[in-house]
Amino acid sequence: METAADEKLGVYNVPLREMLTYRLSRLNAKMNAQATRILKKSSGLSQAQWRVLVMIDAFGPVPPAQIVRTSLMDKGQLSRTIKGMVTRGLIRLEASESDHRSHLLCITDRGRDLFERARPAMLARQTRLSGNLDEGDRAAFHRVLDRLEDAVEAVEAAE
Amino acid sequence: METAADEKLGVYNVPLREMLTYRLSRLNAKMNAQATRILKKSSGLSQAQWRVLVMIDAFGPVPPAQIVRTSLMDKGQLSRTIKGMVTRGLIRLEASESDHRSHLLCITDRGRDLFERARPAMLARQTRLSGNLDEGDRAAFHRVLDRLEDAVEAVEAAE
DNA sequence: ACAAAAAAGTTGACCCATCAACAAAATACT
DNA sequence: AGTATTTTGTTGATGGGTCAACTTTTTTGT
Repeated sequence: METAADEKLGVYNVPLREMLTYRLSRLNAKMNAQATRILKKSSGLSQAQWRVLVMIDAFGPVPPAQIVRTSLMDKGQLSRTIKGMVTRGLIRLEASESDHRSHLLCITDRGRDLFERARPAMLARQTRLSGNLDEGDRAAFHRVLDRLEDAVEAVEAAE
Repeated sequence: METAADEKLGVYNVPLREMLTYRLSRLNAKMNAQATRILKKSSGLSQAQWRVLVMIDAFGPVPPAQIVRTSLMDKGQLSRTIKGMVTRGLIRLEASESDHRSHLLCITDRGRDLFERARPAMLARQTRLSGNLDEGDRAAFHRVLDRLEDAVEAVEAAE
């Protein structure tokens, strides 16, 4: 459709099709939109809620701080997400003996129900996405992601 | 630091470190933050403004619709961005002879000045990011991006 | 030529992400 | 033990991105 435009892109000194950041954010936007839609349809969960449930599923009862560390989610956003999830009965808080500032997030039956309802679709999506990649490309992709993350930090440090 | 957590991740059936969407959004967030900071520092431009200027630089005077098609930017966001850029004198609008709904975006001297001020830093970042990737990995990366975009559309169509 | 459909742009509403400031509790330091 | 520092979580402000409704103009179909 916009083939004329696309061809033009390659000509100039800033070839948009190749720009990493541009391509990444476009792909990311698409994938986000898709995940949001699948979650909404299957379970009504938001992406943030889904991420919290994935964490609890992986770790068992966790303190919010651990989710922040491993997922790089924002403290504030997580705090609000948790509040909403407690209100809707998806998780409950358990006092932490060892640290009185914190508490443990535990999944409720209702939360697990929604989680299980969303999981098949999310897994199916995941495998369909990574499915038709051969092993070499998949490995290369992860390698590049690693390097890019490092490179971002490096540019950071260089300033 | 969170090595205990990281090791645990690999054990469960949803290995977070490998999840494509998760990794992509994290990397994307980092790169966005960095781009925002570089732009602010060098020129005061926002990412949206930068994108518009890149488009004009690549295409010459363009109608907004073309930017929407090639960058997948939201119509509404673009409309507001344009309004702001006109107000700040970065671009000016030229009536379109062929289509009375639309207009052409033209860069002004002021806009070009800011663009040129930001460009070196943005190019440097770009090359530093893609610099330490060997050609094979780089090609594989772009191939995977292509396939993922297609796969997203495919999952879309399958519903 | 005319009605129906599609495309371009604007606007308002809403959600989410990020940032900074803050209170409470734990840890480190000496 | 006692103060300083760090960590944890909460809250408010703000900017950006997404979605949907609407107007105007163009294109399509008959």
